[in-house]
Amino acid sequence: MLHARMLSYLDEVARAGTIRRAAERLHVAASSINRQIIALEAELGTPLFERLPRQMRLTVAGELLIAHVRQTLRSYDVVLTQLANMKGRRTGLVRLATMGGIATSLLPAVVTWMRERHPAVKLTIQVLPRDAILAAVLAGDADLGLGYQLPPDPKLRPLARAGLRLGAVVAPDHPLAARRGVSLGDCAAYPMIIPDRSVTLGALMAEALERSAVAVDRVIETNAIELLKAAVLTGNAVTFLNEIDVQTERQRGQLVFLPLPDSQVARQELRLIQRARGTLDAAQSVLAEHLREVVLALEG
Amino acid sequence: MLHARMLSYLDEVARAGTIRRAAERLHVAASSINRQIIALEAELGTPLFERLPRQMRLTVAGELLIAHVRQTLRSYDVVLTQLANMKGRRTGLVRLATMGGIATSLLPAVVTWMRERHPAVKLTIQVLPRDAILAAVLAGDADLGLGYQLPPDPKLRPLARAGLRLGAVVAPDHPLAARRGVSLGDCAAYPMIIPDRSVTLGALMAEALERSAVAVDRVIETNAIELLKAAVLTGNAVTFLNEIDVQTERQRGQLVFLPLPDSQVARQELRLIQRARGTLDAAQSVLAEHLREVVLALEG
DNA sequence: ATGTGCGTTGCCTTTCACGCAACAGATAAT
DNA sequence: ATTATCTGTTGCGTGAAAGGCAACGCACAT
Repeated sequence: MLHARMLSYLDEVARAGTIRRAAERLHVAASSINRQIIALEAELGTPLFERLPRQMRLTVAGELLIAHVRQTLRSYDVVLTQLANMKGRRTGLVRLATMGGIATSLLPAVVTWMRERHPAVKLTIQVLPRDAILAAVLAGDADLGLGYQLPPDPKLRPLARAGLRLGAVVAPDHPLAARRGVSLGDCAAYPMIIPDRSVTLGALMAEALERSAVAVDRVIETNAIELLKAAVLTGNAVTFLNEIDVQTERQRGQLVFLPLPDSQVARQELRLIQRARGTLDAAQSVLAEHLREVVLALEG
Repeated sequence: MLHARMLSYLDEVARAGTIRRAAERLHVAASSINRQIIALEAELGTPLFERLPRQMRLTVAGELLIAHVRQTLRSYDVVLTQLANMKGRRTGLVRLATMGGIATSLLPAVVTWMRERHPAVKLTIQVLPRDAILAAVLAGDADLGLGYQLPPDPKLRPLARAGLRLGAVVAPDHPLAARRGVSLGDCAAYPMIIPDRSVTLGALMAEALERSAVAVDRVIETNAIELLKAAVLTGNAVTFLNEIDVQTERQRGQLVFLPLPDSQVARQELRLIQRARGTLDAAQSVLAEHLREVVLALEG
């Protein structure tokens, strides 16, 4: 038995109003329940119930604890159902809809994790534009969606979000590389190679550049992120990406990431979503939970 | 002890990778942990760990269960902290910022609930316009915010939301009263008394009326909801409100609520929010949890 | 005054988690 | 190839904790 019987005792006593009735429903002796509650109250150092003549009423502390207890019991029920649905077949299928930039930066580690832990689970990753991700998740063609600037929708449930800082990216021998952060003005002196407006990050940057009124020239735009990185490596050009786009290159010392101030450019919001209606099966929940932790860890 | 030691066992074994190491950290015998895990696996009918030569690796089922276990342990930690903060003083203070329509419809029952269960908790309810609610919660002048069309904000955490249907409200002897639902066109034949644009519901209705291109005349606008109800009672006028605005009058048979189709008018979104940073103390959590259940129950 | 239903407590039994020691299997070191 | 080491696992005995039963004291309803 995973959970202590205590949980059911508290729930049932709060629900029934008296210990004896709760004991009857749970098929145990009233004295047993009573003793456990008294012991718990002593351990917590605070009464959980107010003893009225004909009723056990929850105190503030009790109300607080019972919410946690019921949440736990409900959550356990869900897990049991998922386990039952999975019993027998050891396999599973998870369909993830995401964006190009994420597929090459964040997902390799996730795929590795999944292959190591659960090799029997089939994982399909579809790279789509933003609106197509929303449509795929809504239509049930994908179980999970992971992307930037996904707008809130009552038919979608956000599982996690993180605000990613944008920054200038330059080669290690670039004049700016020694600094810890830069402003848009600092970058204006160098040739810029930036994502075009079809990339969500490009839209944010275009907006920021217009607002800052910095005089920029020699701007090259593209929607190929890998091209941006390659171009910056040779020469003194500057490009703009977010933290995870250049994660691997930073660790290898091939590229330098210089954060821009929040006042100049909005953060890029990464969201993990699922359909509001409908539940995830076991394998899907496992990936969802792992992705949730990955995303939440980004906002450091 | 509220929770079974089993929870810590699973958590620590998954974390440490071996039973013996987990046993060492938890100061128990490895055999004890081992037996409990085996028993649980038998009970659930599925292995939780894959026994590798030097490691216990979670299976899909195990991954699923461990997520539940850790969530439970974290949640319990929060509750213990709240309980500790409350120890000694039996009182508490909760400051709720909300709107006029809600204060007269939804909150009376909540206030009664709170007074019955926790009379020592001081509850202040402040009726404010929408933007002032956001400002109050953000500034820490209110612990909780409850209102319509509260926009999402990274600095605010949504605790619950519900999409409320709008509908026409008429007297029981009105020609439309026998129907189960109406369209905007059906209402055009009658004098309309609608909330003005300063009320969130009025803004939604004005938008819907313009879009529907229904010819309406003899329209009276006001920001006093109670006035709307009173006016509809005498004569054959029609007004537009949401479900909970007329909840009490519906039960008494004094007014009839006729839902409008979702295609003609958007639903009114009710949200319960708190500050993203900062935690609630015990008394505040109790009210928040109760309000959460109330709000979630609305979307039936 | 009486009866009913409640929480609580004393006494006893039963169950279950625990610790210790030993075993079997697989890897790592020699 | 042999030894050493680390792993999960199992048999057995012990002790703590939960459970069951009956009785007590209290408050309310009749």
